[in-house]
Amino acid sequence: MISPRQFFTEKLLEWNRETNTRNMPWKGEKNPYRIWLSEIILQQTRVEQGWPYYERFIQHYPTVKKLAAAPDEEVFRLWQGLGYYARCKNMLAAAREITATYQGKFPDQYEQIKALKGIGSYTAAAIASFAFNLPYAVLDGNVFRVLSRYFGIETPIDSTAGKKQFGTLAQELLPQSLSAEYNQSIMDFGAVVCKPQQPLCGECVLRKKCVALHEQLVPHLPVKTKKLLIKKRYFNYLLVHYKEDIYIRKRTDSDIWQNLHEFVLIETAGPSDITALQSSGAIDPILGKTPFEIDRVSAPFKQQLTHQTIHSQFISITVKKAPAIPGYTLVPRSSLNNYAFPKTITTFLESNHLQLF
DNA sequence: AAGCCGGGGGG
DNA sequence: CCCCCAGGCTT
Repeated sequence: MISPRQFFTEKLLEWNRETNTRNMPWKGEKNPYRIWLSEIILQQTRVEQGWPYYERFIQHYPTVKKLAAAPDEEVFRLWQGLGYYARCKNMLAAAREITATYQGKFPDQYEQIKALKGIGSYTAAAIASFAFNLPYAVLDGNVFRVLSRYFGIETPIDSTAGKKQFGTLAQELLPQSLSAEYNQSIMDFGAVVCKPQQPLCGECVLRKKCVALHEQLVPHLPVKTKKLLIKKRYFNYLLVHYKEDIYIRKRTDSDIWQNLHEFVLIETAGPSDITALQSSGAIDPILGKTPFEIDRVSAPFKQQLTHQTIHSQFISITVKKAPAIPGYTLVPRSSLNNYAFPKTITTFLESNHLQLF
């Protein structure tokens, strides 16, 4: 009698060889730089969303040395719209580390790989297995889901105990000599068959021994405990125009959108308008006594982030003298496309044809 | 251990 | 409206 574990591994590999038709540009890739790039881009990101970014990065930076030598702003600009911008910062740091310490040759040992910025246990295992066929099992959202259902494991995957339990199990299941193929198989299987919603249990090659299916636990697995609280925030953006220039700054606070740019921001506790901003004294610290003219006020914009709902309004004003606004710099409006902005700002810019993108 | 970091797609 | 996505870092 074949064990559930052996059944699992064999059926998964068989499914991959005979049925799996999922196609990605980096699939079967052996170049560690390309694998790494794809893995960074795909962290918490759908394949369909990351795909065009991957193509663009490979076009611009065919080698890790090229990426390491690129100006920060150019790289952030290329990353614009993808989200989780710390990934971009860490990616640049890692590229420069690889260039400086390893002479541009990607490290081929797990510990060295994992020590690079932005590379955690998942990404290290992915690179180690795909590029170097080292025996490290990947543990991502797909693997958590497939394992929790097939083995009927109800330990929360967002707990320390869960991560340890699933990590150990995943490593035990890994066929040592087939790590690349197996890792690819289980992730594709999770994405194509054992999906979060409406999984294809009717045609699943594991159904005979799937605990969740037999115990009708499929919709309840995997278990997650933490629920997130969503805050509302209100951003009033002043587009302060002086001749052909406009004020912007780079966001550096420990907050969202680090390393991206923005216009003059006045954050308020609730919805506001230019009159309220003036009478509350919020304008004074920014413009001082500089007279200004209100050109127009945008419709409200809304953007949903993981932990926050951002309500934005853009107020366009003109000054005849250029005040010194602390933290902000005056740049030509025509140069805005050299800077990376958060989605809500690019959406605004595009909607107003203020900028060609 | 818990919280935070984007944006998009689907139910 | 909710959840999830080839997760990792900070506190």
